[in-house]
Amino acid sequence: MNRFEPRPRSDAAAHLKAVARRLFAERGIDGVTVREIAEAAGQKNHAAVGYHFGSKDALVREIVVDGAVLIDRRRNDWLDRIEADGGPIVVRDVVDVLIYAGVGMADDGGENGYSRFGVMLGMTHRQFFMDAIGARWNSGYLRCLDQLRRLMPDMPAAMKNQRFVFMGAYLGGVMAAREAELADASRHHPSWQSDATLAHFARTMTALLEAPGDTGETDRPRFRRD
Amino acid sequence: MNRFEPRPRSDAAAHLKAVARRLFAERGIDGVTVREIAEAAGQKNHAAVGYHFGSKDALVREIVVDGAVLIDRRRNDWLDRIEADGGPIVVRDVVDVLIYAGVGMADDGGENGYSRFGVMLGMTHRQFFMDAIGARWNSGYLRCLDQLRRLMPDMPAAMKNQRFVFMGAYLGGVMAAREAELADASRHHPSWQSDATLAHFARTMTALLEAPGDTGETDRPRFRRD
DNA sequence: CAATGATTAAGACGAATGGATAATGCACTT
DNA sequence: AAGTGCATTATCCATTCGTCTTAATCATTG
Repeated sequence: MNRFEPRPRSDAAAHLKAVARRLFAERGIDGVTVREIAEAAGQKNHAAVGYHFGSKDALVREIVVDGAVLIDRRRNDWLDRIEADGGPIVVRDVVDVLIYAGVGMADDGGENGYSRFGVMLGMTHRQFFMDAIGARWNSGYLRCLDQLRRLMPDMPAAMKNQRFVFMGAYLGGVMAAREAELADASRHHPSWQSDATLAHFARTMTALLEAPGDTGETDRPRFRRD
Repeated sequence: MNRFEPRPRSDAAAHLKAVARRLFAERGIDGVTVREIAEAAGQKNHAAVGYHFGSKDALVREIVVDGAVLIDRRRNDWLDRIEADGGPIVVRDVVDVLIYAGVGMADDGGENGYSRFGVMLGMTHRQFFMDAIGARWNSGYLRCLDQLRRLMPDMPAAMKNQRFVFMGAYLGGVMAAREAELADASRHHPSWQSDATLAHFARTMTALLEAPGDTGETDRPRFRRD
């Protein structure tokens, strides 16, 4: 069986990558220099990034692809298993796939900041991000949307698509916020440490998707802004 | 009646500020140089930012405060009017305040990218962002949360607070995505041009808040990841 | 017109940036 | 022991960064 990804060139390269991902997640791509990355990784000079990855851009691209490949493989494997079991029965089944595929991204089962990194890169360098992900490593997400379409038969297609846009923003926003809280060691974060919080999140995301269409009554604000 | 904000020092300063907000929204604070801002504003003098605002940081702080003051005033005025009218009756009333206070931020009633700018700054320079906003220009948001607490009497307080965290991420994520789409002149965006889309967004956000608490049945994923 | 203050233009500055190169270290093979 | 391949270190480089300084230009007022 083919490996999805070649073994990292060295421990140092893997460490550099992990440190870079964390710093990028905290401050954004343009807020971190290759010198800071090398220093935070324990290197005594900044040539390490150039040596191991070629350039800062190439490092960023590798981090993007690493995470996208992992999430996409998780989603596809998970969907394969569900479909072999008779397919997702309710929206919540698919919501779980969408959410939990991005949980526990680090080797130790914790978080490595990939959602924060991805959301930020998508905001500041959308084209670069899209090029790096391409259509290759988004298939699991698209399969989830197809399953959701099947499970929401009573909603017009245009409304479904609009709701998927909302859902994507919700997913990225909450996952990024969660990672930020978990990474902040300066405070206790009992809520995000609990599995119940992710389940709670999943319930609200399901409610978002299953909310009834326009009833006409509450179509417009009942109070005017000014 | 006191002005909430002093008149901009000059047209050039106001123009610089508007151009800077747009560029910051597109590429993030650290992705834009003061030289680019001056050039994009038609200034041949790359020191214009320093002259009008003192420093890049001071410019960013002014942009943050400008938008925060406007949104906060809108929310407070709106809530004043609603409360004088008997108070918000349903969650949706408050959701409208939260959403529509950030719509039409530009002088011409269009968007100026403030949500995108704010979300990005909050991700990359959280401390700076918090210091700039402070507790002064967040009162309208907090009043909305208090009203929501009142309108959600059957939910435990801890669950409410968690849901408000989710809602905040949703609000910021969707508003930022909306601005990004509207600002992208390369494509047609029929959906975000329509008022119905914001109403749709408001319905889903209401559903998110009003989703039932844990029923026990769907507490855990019915399928395992691996 | 003259004087004054505000704005713009033009240039210089040190510091920091990403990248490149040569020298050094270091385990392993033959 | 010498050689080999790779990783690390120490510099160097051209460019760009934010800021500052000074001179030219503009607008307003008396």
